[in-house]
Order: sequence, then C-alpha cells, then structure tokens
Amino acid sequence: MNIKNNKLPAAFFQRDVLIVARELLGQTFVSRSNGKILSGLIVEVEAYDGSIDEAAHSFRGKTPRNEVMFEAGGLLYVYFTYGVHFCANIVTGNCGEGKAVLLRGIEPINGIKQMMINRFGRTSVSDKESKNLTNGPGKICQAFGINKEHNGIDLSGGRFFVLKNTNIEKNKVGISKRIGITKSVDLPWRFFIKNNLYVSHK
DNA sequence: CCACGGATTGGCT
DNA sequence: GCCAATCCGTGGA
Repeated sequence: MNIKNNKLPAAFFQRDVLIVARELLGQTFVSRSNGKILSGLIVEVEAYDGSIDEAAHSFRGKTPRNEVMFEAGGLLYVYFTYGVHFCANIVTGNCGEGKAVLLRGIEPINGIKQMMINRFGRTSVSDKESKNLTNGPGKICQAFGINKEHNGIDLSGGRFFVLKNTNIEKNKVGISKRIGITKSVDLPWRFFIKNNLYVSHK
C-alpha cells in the first residue's frame, strides 16, 4: 500500500456526485490512528444530491447539522441517526452544492482484528459475525471508529483517506434504488459490486 | 417549545 | 418478518 502516491486528491471528489459514487467502488477507504491502519474495499455506496433529491439532508438548505455537506468535495460528513448509529458520507462537488456519497458497504482488508474488537468486543467471531463487520453504513462507522468528532474532517489529511485501488468493470457494477428512505425513493442512485459479500442488502 | 421521525441494526417470533 | 432501542435535529405552532 503506497499511501503517498495513491491517495485520491480533492479534485477526484470535486466532480459530479454520481460519477464519484460510481468510481469510488473498488477504491480503498483507510483509517490511520496512532500508526494503526484499518482499511477496506468500497463495495456499496449511495449518492445524495440536495438540488433535486428530497431524501438528501441538504434538500431544504443549510442547517447546523448538514453544513459540512455544502463544503467543497473531499470532506467526511458524519451524522447520527436513530439515536444509535453514525453514518459516513464523502462530500462531493463544489462549495455550496450539498452533495455527498454515503458509504454503505466495505470489504475489510487491513486491521480486521481491530474491526472485530470495535464491532463485537472480541477477536473470535462466528462466520456470520465476520460477514457482519462492515456490510452497512452504521456497521462501517463502528468498525472504523468513525463518530461525530470526525464530521468535517478532510480526506487529504492523514486520519481518514481513500486510496486509488481498482477500477471495477461496468458489468460488475449493480445499480438500484436507495435503501431505507421515504422520499425520492425511485432514483437509481445506489451503486454496488455484484455478488460481493459485504453489500448490505442482497 | 414540543412532537415527530429518521440515509439502521439486531434480536425475537 | 416485525419491532424496539434511543438521541437529537428539524419544522411547525
């Protein structure tokens, strides 16, 4: 893993949210804390676009909660939901747009033992628990230790970042409606790697 | 000021 | 498959 040469720059994220969402599939999401690396392949994402999408937090304009979504692309937007879980997004596009990509599924690569501790409090887990490490937005945040302190953090820094890894072939990419929303439900803005074990909903 | 409900998860039926 | 958990941002009164 060559962090210096392969880190995706802000320019990658400062493009159309649907393009960024699609191209994030196959790239590596990384947390580096006290020299410890947690990483995984991005296998499922959803796009949110406040200009036309009622399901986006940014649809009704800037508020204290969603202001990070309106920054220029390349930041992490983290929010708390259902009184229980955090969800992590990558902000895309230009300043003022309010567009972001939700991370929904990650295939663990490095730091799997630590992810098991973060999720289950132990390093011995069942096969079912192993698949349940990072196959959902709340699970990703728990496994990677992402919380509200990380809202607005810059992915060009050293704490969280995305490495260029694999370009997924078009015929390996699935597209569907998004999960768990009640507005703008028909937009086909969910992208995932077909048949990957860490996609949240089959 | 207050009531509502949510970009979820896990446990139980 | 159904539903409780549990916080808090947001919008309407």
